[in-house]
Amino acid sequence: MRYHKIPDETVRRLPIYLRGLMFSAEKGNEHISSQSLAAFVGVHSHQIRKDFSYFGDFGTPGVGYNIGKLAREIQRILRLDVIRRAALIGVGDLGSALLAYPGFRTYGLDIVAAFDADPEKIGHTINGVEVEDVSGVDSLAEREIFLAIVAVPRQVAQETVDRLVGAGIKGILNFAPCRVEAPKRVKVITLDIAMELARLPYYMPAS
Amino acid sequence: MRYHKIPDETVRRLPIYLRGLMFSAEKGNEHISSQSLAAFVGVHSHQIRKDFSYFGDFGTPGVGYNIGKLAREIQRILRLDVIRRAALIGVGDLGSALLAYPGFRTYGLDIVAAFDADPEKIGHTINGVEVEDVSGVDSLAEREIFLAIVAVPRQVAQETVDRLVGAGIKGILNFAPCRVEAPKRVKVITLDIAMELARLPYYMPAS
DNA sequence: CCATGTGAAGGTATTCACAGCC
DNA sequence: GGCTGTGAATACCTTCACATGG
Repeated sequence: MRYHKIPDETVRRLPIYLRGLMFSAEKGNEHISSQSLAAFVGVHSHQIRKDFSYFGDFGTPGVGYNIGKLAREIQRILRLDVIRRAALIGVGDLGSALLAYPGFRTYGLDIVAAFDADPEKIGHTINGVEVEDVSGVDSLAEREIFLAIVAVPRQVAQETVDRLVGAGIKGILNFAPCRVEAPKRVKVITLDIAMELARLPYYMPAS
Repeated sequence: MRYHKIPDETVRRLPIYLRGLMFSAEKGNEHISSQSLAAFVGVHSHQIRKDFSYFGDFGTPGVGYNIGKLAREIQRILRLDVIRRAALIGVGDLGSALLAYPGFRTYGLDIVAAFDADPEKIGHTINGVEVEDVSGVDSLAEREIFLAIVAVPRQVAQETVDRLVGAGIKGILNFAPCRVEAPKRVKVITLDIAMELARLPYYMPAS
């Protein structure tokens, strides 16, 4: 099944598997079966094997998967096998937290620049990154930054995205709680934190 | 189609519609068609009508939907029609940002308590909420708090969740980058911020 | 005439079951 | 014996097309 179109849902699960594999490697394991990985990440073993089958034969029947090899394969598929430089736009409460967040490194993503419109913030250094004036975003491509994290207020989210698109950015993670438009060539993922919380009560038992 | 099982995907979209309706109401609109809502939230009009059809007849043929009425209906379905008190566990960088985040109010969610294990943080007040010792989580039910936001390090995420379950919590939004287990009666939604970013490179054009 | 609501059709993703391999 | 990889079966979700109602 090597040369088929990959379901989006499979791509969504790959980082989950990668995370699980890295934790398992930390514990000193070398091989893992689809069953044990399933128990660890909360996805059925059928699903895991099916997902991997889209990309090739990673496992050994009777043995399982070599954790290191599989992790590297997933990193290659997700194109996380090179360190990627990212820019943060908007150094408010959330932006500052994101700057300090160590989790991005897990996936080879490195926030190397930060921008804000507030003169009070410009020049300050947070977690080793100096906050620059927002006008600097226009030259991101020259600095070999193609990935941006948007953490600005809703009202200026679209104009921020437009500017990033103009600057040659190719992928955007948007934390502003609204839809933003971008040309098809630019991938945008919007993550509205409060919205995730909003569907909790639906699933909660009465009161 | 009033009495059918609701697709999870529909439930996931309801907060998107609600957000769109509230913004549209802000602009002074009173009615909206599935077409214009579609353009606004980025979901096809077919899909929107289908989603609403699971719950009943909210619209008027030839006119569209009354924005206020539809928003209230969605709030009722999602059970966001009462203010819900939530607790935050873990007042680190991310936790502090969440405390300051105004977006939760949009959906009637109110963080009224915060807990941390670090004695240095206990007693300080952030955004009007005093940080308490983590032992206080055991009495959350008595304070009528049934919803928790977990923003603790990965290593203590599971024990934190166990403790919350013991305290009678019914819904958990987990920001720790790992799977956590809980009884079926407790709904857990895990949101790994870095993981969302991890699938961006896959969709980005070369380099 | 316009926009909703919904069966039916079509497409996508998950689960199953087992052949093949170590 | 144990575990992978995968066609087939199933379940789920989306899109379509149109009858129905204001």
